[in-house]
Formats: sequence, structure tokens, C-alpha cells
Amino acid sequence: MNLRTYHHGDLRRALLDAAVRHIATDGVDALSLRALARDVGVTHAAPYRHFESKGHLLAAIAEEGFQILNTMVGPIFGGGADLRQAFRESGAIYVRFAVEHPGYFKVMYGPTRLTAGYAEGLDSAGPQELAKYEMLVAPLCTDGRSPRGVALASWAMVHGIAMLLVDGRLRPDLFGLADDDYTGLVKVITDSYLP
Amino acid sequence: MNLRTYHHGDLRRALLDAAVRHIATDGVDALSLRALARDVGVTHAAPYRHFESKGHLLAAIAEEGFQILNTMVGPIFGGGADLRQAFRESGAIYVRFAVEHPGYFKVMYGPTRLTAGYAEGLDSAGPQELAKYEMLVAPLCTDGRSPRGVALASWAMVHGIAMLLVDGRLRPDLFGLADDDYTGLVKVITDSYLP
DNA sequence: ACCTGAACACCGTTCAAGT
DNA sequence: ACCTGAACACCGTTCAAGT
Repeated sequence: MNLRTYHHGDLRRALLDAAVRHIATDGVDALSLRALARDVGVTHAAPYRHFESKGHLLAAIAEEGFQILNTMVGPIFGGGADLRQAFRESGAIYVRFAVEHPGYFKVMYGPTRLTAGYAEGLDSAGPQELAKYEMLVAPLCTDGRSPRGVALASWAMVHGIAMLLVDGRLRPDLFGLADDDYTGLVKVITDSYLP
Repeated sequence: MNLRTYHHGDLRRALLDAAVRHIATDGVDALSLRALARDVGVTHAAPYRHFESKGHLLAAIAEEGFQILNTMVGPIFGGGADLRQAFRESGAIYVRFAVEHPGYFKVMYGPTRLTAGYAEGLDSAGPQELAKYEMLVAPLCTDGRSPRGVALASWAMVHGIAMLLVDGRLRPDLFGLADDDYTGLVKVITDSYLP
């Protein structure tokens, strides 16, 4: 928040932070590079010294978001923790990330056209996550169910909840829960379905 | 597609159709009222005789979309059809609607800010669907599972699949299926989870 | 190396004026 | 009743010029 060091120093960082903040409240399609530049105290052309285009800025945000999500989910499966429990917890963390970092989530899982093609590997971000999930869940599938099917079903379920929450289309109080009790929401669905 | 009758006749209809077509291919945030007017062969100010704003245009599209979806899902649960089977089928239809009418789906389930506040009842479109689902699924919950939980879990799952497909983030060929075999994808998850 | 200022081709929206 | 044309305040992007 030290605005003075931003202008000379790390304009790139300042732009990324401001963008994430704007997107969290107003959505990604309302983002304006010019407004961003104004907020950071710089001319509307200055951002182009750090990002080739608006799309490249968004791609950089998506990349950071996936890194953050990975560092949140990674430790869950580490060590000798109960795999069944870890699997449930990973879903809650996915939703928690979405709700607590909507500025990242909306870019990561918005329309692919926003980010794909502007940075390496973002196009396959979905399939990659799915493959990871599949390997993790495989040991739980002792009853003949396909690991890939279970991975897809649980990813879709958790992703659906996250999307509906972030878009303001689902509120925990519909289930008699506190407004910020998204973990409770996740428990509602895991109690119905997850292995 | 009779362009001559559009100009005098039903500009409103022409604008809605053109918008759905544009959104299907380019996404909702790339939609331009001026480009729409150009496509239909009319001045950029003409749409304002039929819609108060871009938001009202989008809200009208969302309303139409929910009507279409309802007429597709409604008959599934009618009559004495097997409820279990109907429940599975309704999920496939939700996904089919999304994939075959992405121009509608992207507006209906895009950021609420796009449509909420521009037309009656759109704000609660999500919760309404959930309540309907809950009533339909209740008779299936003979094992003590909460109908609301089952409704949420299955809605989220199916919605997640639809979102990932429409955003181009999930392709059926990841599962050895044909590129347009979204029904197969739905079967993959129902075989893992649905009651 | 990094930022500015003017410029270009676009937007959404408004409004007087035309038929 | 419905559409036009000019106008306003915005965009994203480019580029010569400044330090």
C-alpha cells in the first residue's frame, strides 16, 4: 500500500494488485486499463511498458492465481494424512480460494478467450488440474468406480459451487448457514456425495 | 433470416437474435450494441427504441433463456416416468442446453451484475431453480440424505460441467469420447454419483 | 529504461431533428 | 411511432517525444 514507492519501483506489481482489487468488486469485464493507470497514478500508456496488452495483464493474474491455489491445496495431500479426509478438505479449500480471492478466481476461470494464448500453459490449466486430482483420488476408488470419473464429478461439483458463490447466485443463508459459511455449504454437498 | 422484414417489422427480435449469435461465438463481454446495430442494418441509436440499455437487452436474453430451459426440462418430470431416470436425464438436458445454446447460457449464468436489476426475478433465478430441483428430488431421498443437499450437489455438479464445457476448459475427448458427446460426459459423472 | 501526450478507431448513451 | 446524425465521455492501443 506504499503508493510512493510504486511509481518508481514496481509499477508492474502495483498494476497487478490494483487489477485484482478492481476485478474482485466489479468483475473482469468492467476492468479498464486506463482506470487502473489512474488509480496507480500514472499515464494511460504507462502500463504498456509492463504488459503487451490487457490480455497479457489478465494472463499474468491467472498465472499468479494458479500458483496461489497450488500452494493452498498442495500441503493438504502431503505427508501421511488421511487421504479421504484430505480429499474432502481440498474441495473446501478450492471454494475458500474462490470466495477469498475472487479477483484471481474470476480471471482463472472466466472465459478462456480472456487469458488463453497470452501465456504458456494457461489453455490446459483445466485438464492439468483434472489429471492431478485423478492421481490423488485413485487410491480411494476401491469399489470399481473410475478415478477419472470421480475426479471429474468432484471437480465439477466444487467448481460449480465456487462459480455460483462468486457470481452471487448462491448464498449460504439459503441453507440456514451464516453468510460467510461457505465451508458449511461444501459440507452439505460432501455429506451427500463425496467418498 | 429474412433481413428485409427485420428493419421495419421486428427490430427487437432481430437484435435479440443477433446478440445471441454474437455471444455464442465471442462471449458476452465482447458484445457491442453498435456492432449489433450494424449487423441488423440500422443506426447505432436505433436499439435504444427497444431496449433502455445494454443491460436490459442482456436481461431480456436471460429471461428467454430460462423459458427455453424450462420447456426443455419440464416434460422430463411429467407423467409417470421413472423419477430416478428423469433426474439423471434432467442433468443431461441442462448440459445440452448450455452446449447447444451458449449464447443464452453465458448470459443466464454470467456475472449477475450483467442482468440483475434490469428485469424482475432474474436475481433469484438461481435459488428458484434450486427450490424446484429440491422438490423433485425429495422422493428419491429415502436414505436420510437431505433433499436440499442432494439438490445442491447435483445442480452444482451439472452446472460445473456446463460452465467448463461452455468456457472451453473441458473437452469430452479427455475421456476418450467424441468431441460433441457431452451426454457421455454427463454419464461419466452420474455413474459415479447421482442416486 | 521508463514515462508522457497526442492521436486513432472504437465504445455506450443522450438528444434534437427528421419521416 | 420509429429511426437518424451529431455530440459527449469513455475505451484499448500506438508512437513520437521527453527525462
